[in-house]
Amino acid sequence: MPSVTIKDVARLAGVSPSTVSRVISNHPRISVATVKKVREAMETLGYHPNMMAKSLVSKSTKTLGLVLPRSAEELFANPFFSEVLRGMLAYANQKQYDLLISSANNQQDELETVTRMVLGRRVDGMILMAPRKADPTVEKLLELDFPFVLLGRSLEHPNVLAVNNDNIKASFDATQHLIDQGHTRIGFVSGPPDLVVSEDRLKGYQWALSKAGLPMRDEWVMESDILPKNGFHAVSMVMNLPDRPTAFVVSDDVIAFGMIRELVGAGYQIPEDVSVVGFNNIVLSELSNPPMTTVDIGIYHLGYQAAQHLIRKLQGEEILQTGLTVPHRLVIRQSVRSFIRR
Amino acid sequence: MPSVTIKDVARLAGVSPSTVSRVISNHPRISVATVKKVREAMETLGYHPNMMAKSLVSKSTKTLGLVLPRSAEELFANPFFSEVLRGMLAYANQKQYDLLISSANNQQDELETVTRMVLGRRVDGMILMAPRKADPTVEKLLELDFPFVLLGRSLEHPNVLAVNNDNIKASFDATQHLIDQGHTRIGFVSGPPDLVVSEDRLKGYQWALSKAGLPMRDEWVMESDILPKNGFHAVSMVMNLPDRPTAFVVSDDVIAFGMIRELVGAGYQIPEDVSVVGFNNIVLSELSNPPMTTVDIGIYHLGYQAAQHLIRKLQGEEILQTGLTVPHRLVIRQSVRSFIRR
DNA sequence: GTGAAAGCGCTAACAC
DNA sequence: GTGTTAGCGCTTTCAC
Repeated sequence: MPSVTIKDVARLAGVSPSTVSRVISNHPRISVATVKKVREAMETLGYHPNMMAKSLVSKSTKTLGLVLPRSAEELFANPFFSEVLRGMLAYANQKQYDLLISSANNQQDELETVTRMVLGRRVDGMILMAPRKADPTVEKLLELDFPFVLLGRSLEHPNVLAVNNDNIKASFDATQHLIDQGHTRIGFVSGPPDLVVSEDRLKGYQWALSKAGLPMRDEWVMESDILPKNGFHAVSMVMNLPDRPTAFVVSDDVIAFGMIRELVGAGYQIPEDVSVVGFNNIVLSELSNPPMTTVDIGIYHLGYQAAQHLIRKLQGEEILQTGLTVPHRLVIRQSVRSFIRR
Repeated sequence: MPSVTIKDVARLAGVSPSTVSRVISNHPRISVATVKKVREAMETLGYHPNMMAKSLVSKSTKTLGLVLPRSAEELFANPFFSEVLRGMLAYANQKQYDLLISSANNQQDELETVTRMVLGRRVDGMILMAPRKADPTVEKLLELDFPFVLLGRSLEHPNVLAVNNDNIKASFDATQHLIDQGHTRIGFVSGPPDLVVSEDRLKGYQWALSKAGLPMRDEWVMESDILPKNGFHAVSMVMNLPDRPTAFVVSDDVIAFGMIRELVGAGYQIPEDVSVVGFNNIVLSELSNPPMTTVDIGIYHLGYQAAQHLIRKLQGEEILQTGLTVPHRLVIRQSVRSFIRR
């Protein structure tokens, strides 16, 4: 670990340290000859700038912060996360930014971690995932007037920079698809109830039913942790109702897989006995048996746009509205039965 | 963004900046009274240390670096990644370390990114994923004498700190399981050929066959990108051989899903016509139809142990051999047919 | 036990 | 165009 500094380069090139600094930052008025000398010196010494020193004075880290809610381990045992991260990295790296990642066990922990990153001057901006209702982290960042972007939306602060799907409409579309296929008794399986996204998808489901004049029954709506292990006996309860649903809108593909497995175990056939439409269109949705009908929410783009908007904001560019809402798309496969004959 | 520094705290507490610094770092000889004063001042001012300044002088960042091979996008569309990351974060965070993440499009890019992180003094140690044969990044880090840990193993440098599975044995076990069920014609589907792990799993497969005196045919061995999209027409070629295999060892669950889908599409039943055993035991392996027999390689632990060993090394603790090889375990489900009657 | 002073590696006025 | 100087916020001798 040799430690070659700007001084070493200056000495070898026969110039002052500030000149070297100017060469590094492509200062306009600097003679071609010196640039060449300095570049060569940097080359032969294998110089790399110390980013800590640089950040200390420039007050910029070229780093974006990200805190994963670990307690919501559910959420990230989920392929959703790698996909959204890929999207973030794709844009960030292209703009020479890196991601600083930590995880938190609970809301309190998350707040502390974000504060530590931000006030510790380790990042230039934050990406916040899966905001909750009355999210204290959002409040804190607002109070600090620190740049951040939400993956999802804030109920309390609609004007905060946020990249999101139109989850209400997406859920409406999923439900409408079932209605179009002739289903009239449709159930819903929700994610963690305190997430804004869960609420939105429930709303979309209710909207579609009410618009079609279809019955809504509380017993047809189930809350579920995103991890498939839990709570699937709830499924059997619903299925034993005298007027059980013939189809379910399930707010996550992984939950949907778990649900299908439970149903198959109980002797039901998919989609003959029960239809299922999921959310996310993860890689395996296509490869499952039967291939899953699901709403593709553009996870990669969600991450990509989040990074893009945040970095644009950091660079003082004007925020373009485009990309703030990532379009969704219903992907029709074979987990939904049609009662309509053509 | 108020910027309260150690000086502000010093002034309010009526002490010198160095005293504040000592309080922060729990210096032994410092009076209880001063500690109290300083703590209170920090509290009322909302002081948080500037980590950039701290790192600059202490030469420690409390950060681990990680570079994702993006070109091997295959690899990380894969739930493998979120799982291993969860493991790393779990240990790292517990020890107050964060992860600095970037991605690279190719080997050259990876080398540059790693160099930038390391020589830019942004990280204290590196975690290298999926080392390849003759990996230049490994060579570079060795040359720089910079602390790092491998997720996997290096062919050329067996003494480098590495957390790995015994992939040869794991693949042997998977193959042996098929043999135990009465299969005699067994095929193999490999991951990217330049990864060490691919080679190891191929070896284990060959070992089991040769030990059992079973035939090995080149036509039964397929290379595949990890993304399921590609190369599955190779499957139909194998299946049209006059002496086609009755079972396949597939070196990744996601590939296995794609393969099963392909087979089902071609009219084969799993496991009646073709048996499949995968690797990784991702969440969805259990939820698939049929549930997949697979080798659980302890992905989370792989990440956890990698972070643990690296951090231990950074702290100058002696390296314990325990945990360097993460145990694997065959998880028997329903994707393998048995020819043995009991 | 505590303070003063130097310095980590860099950038940015300000001179000339 | 280039050098000199000061200073970013912190730690760490070295005094006392």
